[in-house]
Amino acid sequence: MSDAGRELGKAELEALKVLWDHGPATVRQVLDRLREAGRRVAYTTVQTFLTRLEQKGLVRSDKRGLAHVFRARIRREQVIRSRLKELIDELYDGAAGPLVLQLLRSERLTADEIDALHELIERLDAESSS
Amino acid sequence: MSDAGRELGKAELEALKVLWDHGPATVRQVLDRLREAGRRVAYTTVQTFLTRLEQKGLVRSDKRGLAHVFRARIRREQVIRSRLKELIDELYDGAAGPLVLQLLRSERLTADEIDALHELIERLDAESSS
DNA sequence: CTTATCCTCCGACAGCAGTAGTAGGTCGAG
DNA sequence: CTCGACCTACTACTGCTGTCGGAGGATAAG
Repeated sequence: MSDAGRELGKAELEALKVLWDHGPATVRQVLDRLREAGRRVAYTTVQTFLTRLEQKGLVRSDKRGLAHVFRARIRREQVIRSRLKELIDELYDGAAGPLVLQLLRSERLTADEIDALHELIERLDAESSS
Repeated sequence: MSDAGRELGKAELEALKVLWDHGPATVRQVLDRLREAGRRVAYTTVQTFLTRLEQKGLVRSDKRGLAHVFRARIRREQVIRSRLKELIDELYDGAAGPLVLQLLRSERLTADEIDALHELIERLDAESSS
């Protein structure tokens, strides 16, 4: 159930991301967004991505009208989650800690994010001491 | 330089992980470890992984003696780092924060890890306020 | 009605990763 | 010397992913 994320290529993910970022869209709209982002790819290529995503159950299409409208059926968080889980399992035998520390060490966070972290940590503290 | 991690399949990574976990090893030794971990795969398959890793520059082999001894040329942290960067770029346009929060929310950490987090957070606080 | 545009459907092809078989070399035991 | 156990090198096949092109249907404009 939770591996909903792998079996997802890099380019397919780009298309899915457009749906997350901008909501339901047609092939052409997704193509335009990708082009805006500097991606050079053919119309039919994008179409292939979307239909393959649909076959994988990660996207649903609305066949009303001339052009199909695609919308994501999976949330970004689910993909992140399974990707992270995979990474953790593959590289650290399931121990999440080292990964978190690595991530914190190597990435800059905004003040807001750090605040959110404070809160989370406190909650974790409370849990682990109860 | 920093994409040293993608262009690395799941199975190849498994072999690399054996080298990280147990140090330099021959094809047979890697095979045995994988078998112990429940992986059912042929000798020559493992050999292929190792030679491909070598071609990619991620592993180096010592050709003295009958059997070649392979050792990792890349550290686990580098792979993690590039994988995470990829994930962050692909899914959050480079903003690491949401990923960290997601990770913290979904994974249980040990008390020691939480301690380490405290320290890191404090350091981050200091940096961002200076 | 004809034409330019869009759109979908289908087929194709290349490259990489996973997987493995075979040929042929080497080395130690009998 | 010969056999069996190993090892490497080479070759190959399959499935998935990235990437398109062309055929043929609808539609809006002249």
